[in-house]
Amino acid sequence: MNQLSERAQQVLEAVVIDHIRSGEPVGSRTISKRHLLQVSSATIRNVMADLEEMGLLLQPHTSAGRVPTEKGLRFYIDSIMKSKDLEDQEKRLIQQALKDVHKDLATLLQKTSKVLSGFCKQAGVVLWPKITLTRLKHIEFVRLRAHQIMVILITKSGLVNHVVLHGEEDVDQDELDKYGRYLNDIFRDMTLGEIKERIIEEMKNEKNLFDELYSRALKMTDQAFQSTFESSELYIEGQLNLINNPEFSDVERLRHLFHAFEDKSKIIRLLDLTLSNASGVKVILGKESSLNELYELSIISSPYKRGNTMLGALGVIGPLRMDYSRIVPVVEFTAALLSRLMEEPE
Amino acid sequence: MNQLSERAQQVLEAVVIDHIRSGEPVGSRTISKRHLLQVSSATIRNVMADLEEMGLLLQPHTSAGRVPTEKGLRFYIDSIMKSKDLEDQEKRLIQQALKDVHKDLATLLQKTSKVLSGFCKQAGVVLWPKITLTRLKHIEFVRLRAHQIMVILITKSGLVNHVVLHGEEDVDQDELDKYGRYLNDIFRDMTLGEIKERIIEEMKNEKNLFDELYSRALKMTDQAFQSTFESSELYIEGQLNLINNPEFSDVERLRHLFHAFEDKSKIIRLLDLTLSNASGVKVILGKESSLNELYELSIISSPYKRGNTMLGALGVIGPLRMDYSRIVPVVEFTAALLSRLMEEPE
DNA sequence: TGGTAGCACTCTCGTTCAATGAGTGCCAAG
DNA sequence: CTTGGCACTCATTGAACGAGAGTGCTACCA
Repeated sequence: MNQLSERAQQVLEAVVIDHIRSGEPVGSRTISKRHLLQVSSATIRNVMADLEEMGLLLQPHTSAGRVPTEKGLRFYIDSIMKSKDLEDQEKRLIQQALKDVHKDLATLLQKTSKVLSGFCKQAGVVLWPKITLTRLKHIEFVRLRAHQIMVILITKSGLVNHVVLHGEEDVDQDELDKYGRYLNDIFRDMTLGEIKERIIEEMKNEKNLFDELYSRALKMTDQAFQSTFESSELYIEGQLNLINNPEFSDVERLRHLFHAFEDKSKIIRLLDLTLSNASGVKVILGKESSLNELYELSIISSPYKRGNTMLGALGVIGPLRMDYSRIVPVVEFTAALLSRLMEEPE
Repeated sequence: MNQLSERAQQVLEAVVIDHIRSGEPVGSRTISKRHLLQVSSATIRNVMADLEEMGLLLQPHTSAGRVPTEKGLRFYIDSIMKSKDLEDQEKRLIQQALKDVHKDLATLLQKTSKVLSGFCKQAGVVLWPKITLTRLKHIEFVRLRAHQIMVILITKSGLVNHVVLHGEEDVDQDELDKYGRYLNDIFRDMTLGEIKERIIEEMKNEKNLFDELYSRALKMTDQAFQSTFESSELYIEGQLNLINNPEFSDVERLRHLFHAFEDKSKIIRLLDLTLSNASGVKVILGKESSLNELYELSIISSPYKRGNTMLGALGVIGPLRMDYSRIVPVVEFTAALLSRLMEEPE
């Protein structure tokens, strides 16, 4: 039953808005007084009973008001919600906050995360640009001590990634320098994804196996890539904001919460979903994530891009009860702004 | 009154031990039953009243048992406590946990922090070796884009530090490579502290000002050092353990707690204290830290070293009510072990 | 004179109970 | 279809109360 009467929608909207504001179950009288002056509370009660039957509302106990279910929120967000546009002043505030730091990507992204968390009073997240899409600026090999070599990858965007390799054979610094010069010439300005493919290809090519130096260099780079691709960076800021939400005033829940943040990989995977799909703001509610660590959290996210290529994602994480009508535009605006900032440099 | 009668000490000890175990105020009868069978509860009560007058114990309310004060804990730790030696098996467990990873310093230190937290069921902390003492392995300059240069410092211990500099003038990669070769030759294997001094000295030296290249390279390195010295790395693991302590079952306190962890610099400064003083395990109780963020936490820490030079510090952070008699030896042992592991490589 | 037994007293904590009030469902009338 | 009215349910609150833990004090004992 995707069709709801005009009135049912109004009631659902009223319940959601009121509940988001107060955190409490909301009763029929409250609605008839505050939102729909035309009809009496009894009428509202009838509608609410219908909505409950459809699974959009829920009564914590018999004599309590109603609370929106996940399904109810979903419907509200998809069909009813009217986003409140940002005030010009708010826009300016965000722009200003990101203007000052836009030179260094690392701090820019971290700052973005902070801005998101600050504006939405929840946790803000920003995912680094997909590593496969970023271009290599420089690769360097440093011998730390016997059998221990550090490989440092620097991407154009300013991400520095280092890996320590433990080799069978010992290689001296001079030879490593040769590797470096060699590979820098070939790979510079290619994306890491392209490089990876190239390496696989070259390693198959038998004749290269005879070129000792080249072969070893490739092998090392390959190893370094292995762990580089695994480590995806994610900035999470403002986790402390979440504690203020009354839904987490219970210690047991707080434990769940921080447990969820403990390994970022789950959240990264979730944000990756945002990337894979069409662009635009996406809201994932509680159990929809099918990660039970996040079953009572929701994520509002959007990709940011350069031109037509999706780079990374950013968003806001908070409890199910959030002011979506405000946060969605904030995320949208911030993503657009960040995308614009990503254009500039070259 | 630093002199306490034998019996008073026994009573204090009993109160501390029992309170650490249970978290509750402990009464006279409990003590006479569980710890000091010879005397009656009435006698204990008299002693307790004395101890309270001295400020070592405290009664939450009239008809409750006693709880040790900070001062009481201090006295207990300094004068009464008998450390329980670690079981051989525990020692072996710790050794084994650190054996596997001892090749890469970053992971070794992180693992150490995890081990500490795991063994003590509190948060474990490990401070990176003091940056001024570590030796430079390699310095590299990479031009990211116009007016934007990344300086990468790699230390012998495997710490990688990068800084993005925004220069007035643009320098091309070839020149930067020259800087690199130049500086690597001079500075390699010196400690960062020595290098810093050397730079200051050289920059004063007027004749160097005419060597354009050298002068610019020095200036850049100096800038890079600026922010490198500020950023000291600290691993904190197992913060989640702290939530389990009943003293943090109150949400307000939890907020305080996580707030305290939010900026690591406070904790770093506290650990630095451990370094500056004589070696050995040090316990800082609550307000003694004179950081009001940490007023209800205590830190048990110890330096670790190579030979006679203190490198860094490690320790355990938890509530005032911790099993010091067990944790102190764990920290002690782990610090000694880590020191031993730092000897090996060369 | 130091230790002890006993007792009255204090204070917290959990339980019970009733009152309160918010909110519902349903029915009959408009 | 809407509405007013009414009986009903249930969480919450606060008061009263008893149980239990623990104390301080006093009188007594070796």
